[in-house]
Amino acid sequence: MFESDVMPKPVIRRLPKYLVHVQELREEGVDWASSQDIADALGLTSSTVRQDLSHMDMRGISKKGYETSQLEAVLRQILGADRMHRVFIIGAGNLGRALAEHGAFSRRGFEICGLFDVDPELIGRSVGTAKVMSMDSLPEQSKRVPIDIGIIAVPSQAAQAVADTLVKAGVRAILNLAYKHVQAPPEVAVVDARIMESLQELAYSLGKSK
Amino acid sequence: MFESDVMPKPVIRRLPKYLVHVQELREEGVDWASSQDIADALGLTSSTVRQDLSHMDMRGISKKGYETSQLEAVLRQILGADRMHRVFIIGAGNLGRALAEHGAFSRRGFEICGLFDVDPELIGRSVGTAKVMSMDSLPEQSKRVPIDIGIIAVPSQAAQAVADTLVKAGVRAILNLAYKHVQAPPEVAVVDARIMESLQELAYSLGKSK
DNA sequence: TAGATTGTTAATCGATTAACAATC
DNA sequence: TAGATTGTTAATCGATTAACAATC
Repeated sequence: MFESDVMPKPVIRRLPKYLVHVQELREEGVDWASSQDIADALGLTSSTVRQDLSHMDMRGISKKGYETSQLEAVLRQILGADRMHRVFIIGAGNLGRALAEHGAFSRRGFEICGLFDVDPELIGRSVGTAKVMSMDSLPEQSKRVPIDIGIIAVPSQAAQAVADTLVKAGVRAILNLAYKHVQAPPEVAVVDARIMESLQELAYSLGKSK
Repeated sequence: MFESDVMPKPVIRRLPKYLVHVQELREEGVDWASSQDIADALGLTSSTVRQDLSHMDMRGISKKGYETSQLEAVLRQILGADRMHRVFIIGAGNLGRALAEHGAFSRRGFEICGLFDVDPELIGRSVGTAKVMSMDSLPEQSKRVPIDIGIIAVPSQAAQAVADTLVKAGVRAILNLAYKHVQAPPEVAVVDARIMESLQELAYSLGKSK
């Protein structure tokens, strides 16, 4: 099969896990990994792994498994880690600053092009390689360089307004870290990264097992 | 149906979204919401909403819908927001500090009982209401108060070792913020909160739509 | 060669959606 | 009452798992 396939969402969500694991294997000098090896490391079944990899432009070899270098290359390509995606972070609070200072982004193909806040106290401060800019200047900034992804790291009350601003500025995808569902037109992809929700999921499981 | 039902995972993952939304409705003074109202706000179908709510100890009324106050109470109870869960945060870097200073935890039933790091530079520093403690003191600290949840906010190379330490210390659930799958025994629930993975999911969708 | 492992088909499992009688 | 909306069953859709011939 070819990369132009539509990949099922659950498969897409597993791809980053495969990528992390295969990069580790490569660091350890492992050249081949079977579907069973990968499944064990990631808590999947070998059947799922083979099904998932069959969506990609990638073939295994009987008795050996999959070549880790090829697998990494294919995954990086599919996940866009071999291109640069321009990112704005909105909200220079603790979370926004943590992200802006996080070195791992550039290695994964994400370039922080701007960090914005409404708080005059924060505007002008340096965070990592970026300077906090006024929210008012966002439209202008986005005209200078087209932005691919906006990350919402503001309190939940402000999340929808920020999403609207990002959409107007022409972003094509939004990562929403606020604890609130935001609406966007269908051509703009929205993913909620749900730290609080994950915690609540755990709290639910604690309640069940007690 | 009763709360002692096993709820399907996708349902559990939607519960926090319902809770946030219903709390908002209550703030706006809305006393009743139909399954269609809720579905529209959350990007679901009314059918899904009714199915989900049927798992809970909660009845709607024809023509009116669901009473928001009752819905909030039931959701809070299921998600454990009406109890306190004791939390350790491991890693006092940007992300760990962001979490420790995040006020919203206590409102959702999570009490930060400790913030740990291995870096002598950080140990002793105050973050929010907590003081950064040495990783070495974790076992001892966990003996004083039993800990429900451990949050891993360390670089991915250290994630598995931290998970092992947390399991030994008796935590019953782990929220893993590191970009790496960690293993834990089956009785310890693990959820990965995947900021980087979410970004990569978006990058994939950007690649498709171009 | 013998045996391990792939790629793929078919079976199973589970979640979502549609439909509609019951009900307020 | 008439009509809106629930609760629930059945149908559909989609993902995971099992199984096994092909292959290295």
